[in-house]
Amino acid sequence: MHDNTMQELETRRYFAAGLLEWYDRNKRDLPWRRTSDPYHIWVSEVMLQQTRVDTVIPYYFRFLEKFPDVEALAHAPEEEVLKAWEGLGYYSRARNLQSAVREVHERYGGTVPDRKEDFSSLKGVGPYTAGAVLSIAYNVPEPAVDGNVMRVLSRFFLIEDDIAKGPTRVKMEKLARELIPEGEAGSFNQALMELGATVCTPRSPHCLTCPVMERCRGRLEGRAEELPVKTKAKPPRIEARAVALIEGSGPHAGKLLIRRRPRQGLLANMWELPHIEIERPAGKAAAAQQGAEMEALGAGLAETDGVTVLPERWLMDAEHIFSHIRWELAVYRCRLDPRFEAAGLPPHYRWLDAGEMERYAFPNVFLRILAEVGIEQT
DNA sequence: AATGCGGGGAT
DNA sequence: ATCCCAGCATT
Repeated sequence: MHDNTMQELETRRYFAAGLLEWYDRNKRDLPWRRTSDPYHIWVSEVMLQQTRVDTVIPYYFRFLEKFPDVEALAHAPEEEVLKAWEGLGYYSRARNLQSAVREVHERYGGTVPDRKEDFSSLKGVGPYTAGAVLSIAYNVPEPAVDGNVMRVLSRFFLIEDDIAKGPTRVKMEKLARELIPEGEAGSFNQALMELGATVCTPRSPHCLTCPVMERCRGRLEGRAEELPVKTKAKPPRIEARAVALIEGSGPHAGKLLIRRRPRQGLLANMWELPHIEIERPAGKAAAAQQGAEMEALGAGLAETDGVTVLPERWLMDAEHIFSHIRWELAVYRCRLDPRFEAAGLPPHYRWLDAGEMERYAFPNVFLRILAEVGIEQT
């Protein structure tokens, strides 16, 4: 595999040249391919971590409209950045990006550094993002190995190492680095990813339209579809939760009670409807279960937040699947205890007016629930 | 090396 | 229902 015989070197040149020529003719017209601004390219690469192109495109435009340059993002309130990221997921990406951009603003005078040691040291910039931004923005000959690239390389060179393992990525990076044609780092890295995204797909790869099919060992040996080898992740754990939809009265009529999540951990700093984790035994009658859950919800919110509510009736169920947790939510309409209302709310609680949705960033699952009860952002 | 961290589209 | 996506940070 790593013997640099003349045959192997020739195959590598064939691979790189074939990919470059194909990319030049077939590349998609993507927004971040119409700019040479390193900051814009950087934003696109962070958004594209674990996220599909079609999902990213609208976020990319909105984000850069709000924060068009390093200066703008560096000076923005974190809440606005989080709101601009709302729905994209992995919210630490947004926080890390802003932190990194602030460092670029202060330490590098607003110019995205073009040296690997400098750029890689920034928050949220790992091996992939460093290689992608440096090669695409500055044509620095660094590899950019993501899931697409590992799939393409594992098939073409018939590499059977488990791509879920750390050392495999290092091995792929070494190979990818050696494949980069002189002066073509940006185009070559994008060509590799583009092939993985559009031709060398996880299932049913389109081998017959592949520019390098003639020497693809995976295809020639009939094993393209079984590559790459990857250990499968364990299923998410289930968490049952009871959610309180609390409508205000008097001065708070028409508003809903929301709370902010802790600054660390899952969905950090985002807003949500108050809820608690509950036991949900299987096989219990729905009515009895709902009664038990309403009682637990009242007691739970009193205990955890000191907020006293009176659950009245079941409203809807909702489900949300993270990569590691599966939330099964039951939403209950509640009244706030009038004696409590006079006492005042805990500091992380707010009354939400339907007209000020733009001030609070919610995880998608709560946006869906709010839409269901008639509160949507315009 | 293993785990935490969102959300959605393709099959 | 399953896979996996232009991954990174923390432990």
